Amino acid sequence: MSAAGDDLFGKTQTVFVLLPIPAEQAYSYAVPEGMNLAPGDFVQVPLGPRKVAAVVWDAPDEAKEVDPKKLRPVEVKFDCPPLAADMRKFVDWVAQYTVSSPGMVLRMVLRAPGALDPESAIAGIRYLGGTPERLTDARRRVMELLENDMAWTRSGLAHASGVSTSVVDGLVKQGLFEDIEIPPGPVVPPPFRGEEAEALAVALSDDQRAVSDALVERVREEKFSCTLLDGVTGSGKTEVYFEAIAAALEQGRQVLILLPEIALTSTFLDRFEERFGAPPAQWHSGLAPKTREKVWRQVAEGRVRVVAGARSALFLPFCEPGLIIVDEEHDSAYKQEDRVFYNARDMAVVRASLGNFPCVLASATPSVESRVNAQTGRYHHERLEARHADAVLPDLSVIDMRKDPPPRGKFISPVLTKAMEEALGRGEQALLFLNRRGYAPLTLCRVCGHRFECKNCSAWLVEHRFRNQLQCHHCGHSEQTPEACPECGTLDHLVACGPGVERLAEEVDETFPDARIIVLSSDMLGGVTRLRLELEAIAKGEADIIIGTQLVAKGHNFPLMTCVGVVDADLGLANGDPRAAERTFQLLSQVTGRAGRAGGASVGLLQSYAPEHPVIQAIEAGDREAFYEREIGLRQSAGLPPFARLAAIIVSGEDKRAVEVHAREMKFAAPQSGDVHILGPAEAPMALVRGRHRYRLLVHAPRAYDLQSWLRAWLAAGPKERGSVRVQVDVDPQSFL
DNA sequence: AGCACGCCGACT
DNA sequence: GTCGGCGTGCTC
Repeated sequence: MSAAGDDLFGKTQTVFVLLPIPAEQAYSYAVPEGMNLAPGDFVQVPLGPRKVAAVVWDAPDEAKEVDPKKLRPVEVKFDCPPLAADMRKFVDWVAQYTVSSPGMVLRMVLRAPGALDPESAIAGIRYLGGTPERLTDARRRVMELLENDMAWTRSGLAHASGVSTSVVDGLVKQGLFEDIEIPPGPVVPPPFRGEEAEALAVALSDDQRAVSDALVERVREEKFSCTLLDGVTGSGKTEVYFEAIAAALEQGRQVLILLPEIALTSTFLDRFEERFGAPPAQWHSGLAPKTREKVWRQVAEGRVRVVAGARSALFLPFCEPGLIIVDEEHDSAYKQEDRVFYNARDMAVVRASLGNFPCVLASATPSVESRVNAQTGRYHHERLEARHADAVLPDLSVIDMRKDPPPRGKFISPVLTKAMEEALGRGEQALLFLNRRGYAPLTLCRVCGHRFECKNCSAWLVEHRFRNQLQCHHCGHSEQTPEACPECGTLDHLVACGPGVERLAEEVDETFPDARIIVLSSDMLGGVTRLRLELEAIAKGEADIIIGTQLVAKGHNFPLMTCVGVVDADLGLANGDPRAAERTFQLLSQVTGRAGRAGGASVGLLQSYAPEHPVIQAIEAGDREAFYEREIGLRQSAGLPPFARLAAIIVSGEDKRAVEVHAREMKFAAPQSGDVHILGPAEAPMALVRGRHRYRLLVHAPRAYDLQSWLRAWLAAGPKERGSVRVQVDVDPQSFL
């Protein structure tokens, strides 16, 4: 907004400009003669010695006076659609909620530097008519393709006619073409709408139809609502929310589908394309810079109608947003834990609310938070109870490892081995799930007891026997596995403790020497391409036993899989974090859901040393409701989120003493309040990460308390950041410890 | 966040 | 004698 400045002559117009820097306030700039600026406009402004891209911002409630002599002019107004008012509100809201500066939130919006300039036109040629002078074979092939008024690029025409570009250049030289500018193409073709889209709609079951109708109705209302789409694995959530997407497209609105990065697979994109005739635009960390710019720009222009993206897609500058889907809403990948700490699932709901359009949270294993919101009526609750007719839930049972222990030095109980034998005997597949990469999670010296630890992190080094390395899974540090113990020098006395997937593969190979075994883990050699090939091979039945970490739990369909074994169901229940129980439940539900998608009988076996644990019990009984009921009860009685508010303060730095002292001083400086309680400081769960020591304070307040204001007051009163010591705020932390 | 300014160690 | 390390502070 232009405001009259207090220039001596009363002429200088000024604007507020939000810069992508950690400043608390928007800065003021002078508007040059003849430049018209309104809030939302993208501009380039001088900042000290450099020039930065920024956004004209709305006037703050109280702006502090700035010396008119310091005012510098806006340099450029970009030829780019302005950032919509709801998006500006969103930036301010996220900054306020996460206790960070609006500038740092804006920085997440401006993550495509080149996108502010219009996409440059592509140099092209157009056929004017006439015939070439010496009509060679190659030239004839080009001529056969040409029609009047058709635009080509030089290389495009050459490629299409199977000749080299020099042939085309020769024809151009003869004056058969005129130079033209071709407007840049869309990153993705537009999705089908109307009858075309209806023709691709799939038949839904009665259950699905009822839920889809409800979602479509909410989309048509064109106002804010939030729906928890709560459906067991295989109940067809995706088909249902696709109908909501179709409705939003029909309303002329844009759609954002948020997915955990790992779920953004070609399988998902293919499914989308089958329904809408074109894939969605993708947004994730791996995009090439040029593609990134194109997507950003075309989202701002409204040329891209649907984006499927990881959490950062929430900050794309949609101009006509009409629906956000958050798939796998419980997934911890939605939580960003650097710079601005935010949970994209929660912020998606806020985004929809500020933009006044609906939001759908989908999951087979919803977060406790979302379930509570559904119960209290803040969210609509749509359930899909039934699996597809041909997909029956596996028959789940727990193996009590105390009664049926594996042979000495092994990790697979005879009960599980037998079940695998049976599946293999029928020509079907077995899956072993173990959420541990490498050979063994801990290596020690048998003689002196030396444990191999990462020197940067407080984590054990994980042996990767295949690569002959010891690796840190937190910082990426790796070293050769030594032959002698570095402590006592004894040769060949290193011993592996506990299983990783590699060690499990070794054991399975001994037990089933004829079986074809595939190990799937995120650090697999060959990367994503190889992984995709392996998954296809498995689906085609080219493997008998699959051994995998977390990534096998995510949405891949294996039709021949009829036996799923969870090697260590207790993993993750060990520490007392209530959220760990929730995560274990979610992960185990997903893994066991991998079996039995093709119909027919299937089994899921959970190896446990604590079969009486309520989480294990709930999974065995297939009783989701019992799990949620107990978990919600526990949270309520313990005064934990969502029945109370939590924030973590993380103090980190290179010098452990200094960090600890700083954390203590922080606690001492806390504003007094009868409502707020501070726990700690204690060493953070990962006390040393990439050479930085971390201490954590946990703040607990009643649900209705204005925690952000209190936190800001605290930060202002606390000791200043000194040396390498940093203080970060994490509102709604993942871990309750 | 980036960048300059500023004050103390090993080198052309 | 300088080059360069990164601690401190500022940017409308």
